[in-house]
Amino acid sequence: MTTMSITPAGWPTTEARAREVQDELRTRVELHEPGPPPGTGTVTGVDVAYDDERDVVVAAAVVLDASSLQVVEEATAVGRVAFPYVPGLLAFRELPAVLAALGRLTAPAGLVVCDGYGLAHPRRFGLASHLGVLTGLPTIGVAKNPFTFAHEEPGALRGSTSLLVDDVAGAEEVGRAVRTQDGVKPVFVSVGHRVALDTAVAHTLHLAPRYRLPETTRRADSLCRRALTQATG
DNA sequence: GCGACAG
DNA sequence: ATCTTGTCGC
Repeated sequence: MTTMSITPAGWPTTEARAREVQDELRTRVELHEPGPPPGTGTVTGVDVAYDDERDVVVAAAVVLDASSLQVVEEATAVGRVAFPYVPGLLAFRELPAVLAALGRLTAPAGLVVCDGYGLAHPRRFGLASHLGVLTGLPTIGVAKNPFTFAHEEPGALRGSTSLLVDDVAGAEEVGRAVRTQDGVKPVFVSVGHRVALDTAVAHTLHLAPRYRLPETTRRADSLCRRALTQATG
């Protein structure tokens, strides 16, 4: 049967409580480890797709060999939407399904690449930070938009980067804008848990040899969409 | 109070 | 995130 809820016991249901949880868990983020070097071991992409009409959420976790970028293993998890989309509280909407999908993997996840932010967050505890603390795995966030942050335009060539700063917090650096392909809009990288920013940027470039987004994100996005179509219609 | 705002 | 056809380009 598939009647078990996918949402962890005690998962927040109010915005106020969710913010409290972020402030509590934030103290457990590890920001001083360099993180695994790019190209070795495994790397995992996670992403989520929704059908809010039917209250269905599907997460996908795709493990890649970090050297060849070939798929090692795939897993999905289907459940009910646990939280509405609220900017700054995305983790409470996405993580229950992501944790379930990761739990179905048999291969070691290695570094996990999230679709969204880590440190670059109003309270410095985005999706990637949250997932890292809950799993203990090294995590990074690669987002498609600058959210509320400011950045200079990186150089036009692949590999160019610029600072992503929080103007509200005195221009504190919270991540990097990274050009992964010549002349293509940059992605926005921030650290999650147990990975340094330079390492996170290196992983992002290594994972995006051909397209703007990392292969991890592309594979996970594709898989959760297919799984949602199959679960719904 | 108003507007902006990862996915 | 999601709603959606064709179209320009490698």
